[in-house]
Amino acid sequence: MAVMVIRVALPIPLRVHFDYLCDEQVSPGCRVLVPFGKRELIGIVWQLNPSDSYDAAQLKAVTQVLDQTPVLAAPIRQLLSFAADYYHHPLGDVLTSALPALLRDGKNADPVKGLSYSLTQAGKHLTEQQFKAAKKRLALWQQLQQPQTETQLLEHFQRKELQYFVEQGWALVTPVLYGPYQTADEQQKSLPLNPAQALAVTAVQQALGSFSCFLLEGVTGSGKTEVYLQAISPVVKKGGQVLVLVPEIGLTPQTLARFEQRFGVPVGVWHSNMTDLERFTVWQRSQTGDLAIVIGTRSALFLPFLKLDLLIIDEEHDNSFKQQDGFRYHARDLAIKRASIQGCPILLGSATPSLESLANVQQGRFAHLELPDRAAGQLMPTVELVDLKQQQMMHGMAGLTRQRIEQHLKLGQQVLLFLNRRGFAPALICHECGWMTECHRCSAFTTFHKQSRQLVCHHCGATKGVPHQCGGCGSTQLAPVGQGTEQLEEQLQQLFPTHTVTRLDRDSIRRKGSLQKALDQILQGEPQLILGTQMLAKGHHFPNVGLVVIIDVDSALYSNDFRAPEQLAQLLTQVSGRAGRGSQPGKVLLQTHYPGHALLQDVIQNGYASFARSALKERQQTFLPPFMFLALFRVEAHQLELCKEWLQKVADHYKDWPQVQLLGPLACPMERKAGKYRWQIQLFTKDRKQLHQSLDSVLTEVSRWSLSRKVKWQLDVDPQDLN
DNA sequence: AGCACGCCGACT
DNA sequence: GTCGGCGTGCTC
Repeated sequence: MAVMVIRVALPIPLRVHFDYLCDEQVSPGCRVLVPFGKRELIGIVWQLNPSDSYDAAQLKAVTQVLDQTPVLAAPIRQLLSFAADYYHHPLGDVLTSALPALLRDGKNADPVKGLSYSLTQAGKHLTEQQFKAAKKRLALWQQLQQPQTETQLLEHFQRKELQYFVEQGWALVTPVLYGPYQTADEQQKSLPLNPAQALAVTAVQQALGSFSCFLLEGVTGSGKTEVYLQAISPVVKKGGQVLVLVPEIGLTPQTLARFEQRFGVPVGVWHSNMTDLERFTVWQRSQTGDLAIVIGTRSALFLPFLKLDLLIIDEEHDNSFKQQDGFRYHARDLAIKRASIQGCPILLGSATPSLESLANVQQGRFAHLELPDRAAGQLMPTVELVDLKQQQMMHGMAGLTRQRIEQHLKLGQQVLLFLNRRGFAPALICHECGWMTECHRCSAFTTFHKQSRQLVCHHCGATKGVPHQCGGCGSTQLAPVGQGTEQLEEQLQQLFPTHTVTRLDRDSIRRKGSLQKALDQILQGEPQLILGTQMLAKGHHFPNVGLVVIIDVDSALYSNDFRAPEQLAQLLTQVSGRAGRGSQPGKVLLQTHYPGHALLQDVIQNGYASFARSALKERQQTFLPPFMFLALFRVEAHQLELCKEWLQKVADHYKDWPQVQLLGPLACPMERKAGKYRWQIQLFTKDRKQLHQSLDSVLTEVSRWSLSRKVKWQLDVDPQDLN
């Protein structure tokens, strides 16, 4: 075999490939072991005989070819290349998201499911008499008349018996490989569909076989899942595979069970709490077609499939689809790219679609499927605003709020309260001089936690004891300001002493499994007052909840993040969906000082769909995404001057790119975090191509600056939040 | 990223 | 006199 040059992607944070000599048969997507400086690295063959190869005299040779067949097939490589280009992230880092740790470390990639034992010719020629009194061996021999898997045999025999047969040359061990799953003859009966659902299912089913995008907009309880299931049905009948992406909290055992029971085909899950071996197995089972359906979070997007025929993204508006560190990709956006590469349809579902997806509908890129009615015919919840201005407040609640809670409790219903602030109080304040407890490493106050007698910074995690004296004037008059869930729990307990109060936040569910326990209790109708943070807002359904109270919506109304209104509207709508799924229509109560706020009025009176359309118009007029493209450079350093200097160099570079508008350098909303200063520069443009070209050119420069080694910098393309 | 080389301060 | 701090260069 002639020597050839191969281009290899290596697991290093450099935006370049490295070329090597190789005299073995190898194809793109295979792993190779290569010398790299003083080290040896495992890389992926990216290209054979690149036209612009490195000086041939300086090339080193591949140490070892690790795969005969590619671990990354062409469609995945295409996706990864696209992602690395689009997010301007080093390919080596991108690869890390796509390969299970075991494969990155060089584990054999053969899809071995297990071992099979069968008799050799010598084994077949044995006779019963030869075993004499060895009853166990005789039994083994008899069972081996048909090939058996090792797992089957170990149920009845000891490993050393099996080894004995092999040593005698009587039995042969062969690997059993994973392979395409068996389609089920029968599926569980599907639920009857209403006309809108039927229309949606038909549309997706007819689109199978080529790329297309659907946005399924269905209010909470309108039966989106049944649409997913029936869209999946013909795919798994024909042996195709389906990838279902769900938000981080959306992956419950119930979801898995529902898919498994319905189709009777293998379903796998993929999430961040799996061991390396579990991941490796799911990865192999998807690659070989052994799994029909994989339900997973963000990074499941990169799983290999033998025959991917349909992608589904549930709760497509959810922020957890955007990775918030390192390789900052958006799983929804890359999933669309993947569907186009694979030539299959993709279905995005949400009760509160992102403005990005709605814009795609308006521009004709996505087909719009709507489910306007709650499937079981329940009524939508009614929303009431509680004007807090000049109200006699008690425990952070207006009189009307307390009355409503009481009414619903009397009816034997559960009441759900949202307060997006953990702890007892957001800070302690000095009664004499106004000094407040601050974190000295972050630009933030430290939250007072009463139970643990601690001040905790929710941004860097630092904890310290509660001071007895003011840090400013030495006074001992320190009092909590503001209200957190811990305090609200205490106050609710006092106000409603005969009712149980359950608090669900990160502090109360520390112990493993205690969340599930609390949720089960709630479903059984046990606790009557449930309060919690964000984590309660998503994904869970509480049929016995008659009233939902949002303690404080104001902080989101006047935020400097342009996405805050969208996120608030989504939260309000999602939360409203938690109430009244039983026979009674639910009720939602919003406490606000701004009852006349246009956003609140729009969402409440006209619903999310209407709000979203006016919000989109506003984004268009104010020159914001999705009508223009946004990227941002963020930089952190212990010295403020280094941050500014680095960003200034970026800004200077942009003088050559008049089509890209700059905002900044400016401090991040949280300027100091964990002892480091954080600054950013925002880049806006209507011309996506200009943005990407400019980023390519500035990044080449950035890598040359020695200053870049003294700061920690990152680039965020399509940032989800501007922190 | 990792690893080496190189040049300055405080110590067995 | 060395050990080791991190600034800088390099990896096909």
